[in-house]
Amino acid sequence: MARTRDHGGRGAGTPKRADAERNIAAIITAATECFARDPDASMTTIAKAAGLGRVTLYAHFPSREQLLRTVLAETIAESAGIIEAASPDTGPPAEVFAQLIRSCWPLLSRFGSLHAAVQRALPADEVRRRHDQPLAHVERLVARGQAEGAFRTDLPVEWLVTTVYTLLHAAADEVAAGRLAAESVGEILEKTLLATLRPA
Amino acid sequence: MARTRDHGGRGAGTPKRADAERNIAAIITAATECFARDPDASMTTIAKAAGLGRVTLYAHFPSREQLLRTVLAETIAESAGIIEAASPDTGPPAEVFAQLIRSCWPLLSRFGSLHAAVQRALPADEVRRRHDQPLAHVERLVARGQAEGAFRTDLPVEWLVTTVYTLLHAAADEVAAGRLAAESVGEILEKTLLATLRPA
DNA sequence: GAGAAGTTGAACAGGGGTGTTCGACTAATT
DNA sequence: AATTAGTCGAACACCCCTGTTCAACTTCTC
Repeated sequence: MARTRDHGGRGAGTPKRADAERNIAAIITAATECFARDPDASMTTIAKAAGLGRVTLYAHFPSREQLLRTVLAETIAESAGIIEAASPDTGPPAEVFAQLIRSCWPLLSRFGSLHAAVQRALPADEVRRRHDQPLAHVERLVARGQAEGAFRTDLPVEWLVTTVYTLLHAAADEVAAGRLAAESVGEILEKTLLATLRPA
Repeated sequence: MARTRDHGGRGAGTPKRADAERNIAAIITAATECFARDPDASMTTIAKAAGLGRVTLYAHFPSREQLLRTVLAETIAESAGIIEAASPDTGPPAEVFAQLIRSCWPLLSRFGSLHAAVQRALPADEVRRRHDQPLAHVERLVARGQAEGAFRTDLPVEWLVTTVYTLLHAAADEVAAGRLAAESVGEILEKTLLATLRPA
């Protein structure tokens, strides 16, 4: 049922009507906000937030799960863009990495409880797999850092990437919970992760 | 398991019958296993696993949520015991910490998807709050390390504790997902966390 | 052994979300 | 203007799980 295509221009499969296209965008926006606010947001809530009927929702997304997947894909793509832009293949790895963290964590924190929503409705391994694309950039940077002697090599790259991924999300959660001031997170994350990556 | 009294704790008022006490224990055991296997385990499944009727389950636990809370409390208490035993108030902080990690992560990994179950059914802030007790021991150790100059002081203790908590769970997840070999985790966690704690 | 405490299956009430269908309506495309 | 795609509300059929009640039955306890 690959009927719903596509938001972002590409994929000119079946030409959609302008209002449909507009509504799909509205749904994704509304859903993102709803999930960010409440991990258990229902289709009814989302439809209302988008200013549409629930039926229209189902006309575009066959299930809540699919909608959630789309939202996740959208936000991950956004992150991936930022990460890619901030991780060139040249320059001192540590500094590049620091910049990378600082530029991408605000995005994460803006998504609020979306991550929780995803964790609740989707199997853990799928969630992780969907992060592969942006994490690949991180992995490349880390690997380069290792090769250049800037990062430690006594830990597997995959684990270091997992550490980055995990702590980034953890920091966002801490901010959401009010246990961490938003303006201090950049520095804290940078220090923490660079310490993890630095050679012993 | 210090499960002599009723789990309400409210007075020893009405002593429970032996078989009831036995069944409660069976329920908690079964529930722990079920949740470790499937984060969405239903009451029916758990009852069957405990070899009891579903009604009996509700006779002892008013709701699935309460049962989950009890299971969580039980496992956290177990962890807390291990952590406490492994974090004396004397000795080189780094070494004590290393030992602490090595002794408590296997437990975490044994709980499998219980953590996921908890995250799905309970609000995030409650989950975190319920970890306060064991984390307090970690916090004390970290604080001592800072005071003795063994650990870095340019990051808040709370964040360092969060880092420990988060990476411990992350490592368990990685093992469960088959992305990390169980036997290597101890070393990896130790290296990672000590690097995070070490002064710059 | 008697009576209380506990267990059991079946059966029900119920909710709350999900996903679907309908016919009527409205807006876009040509 | 005609055609077509899209929208809407309401109502439906769930469907699975939750939580409850019942009357019989079993096991403990004294």
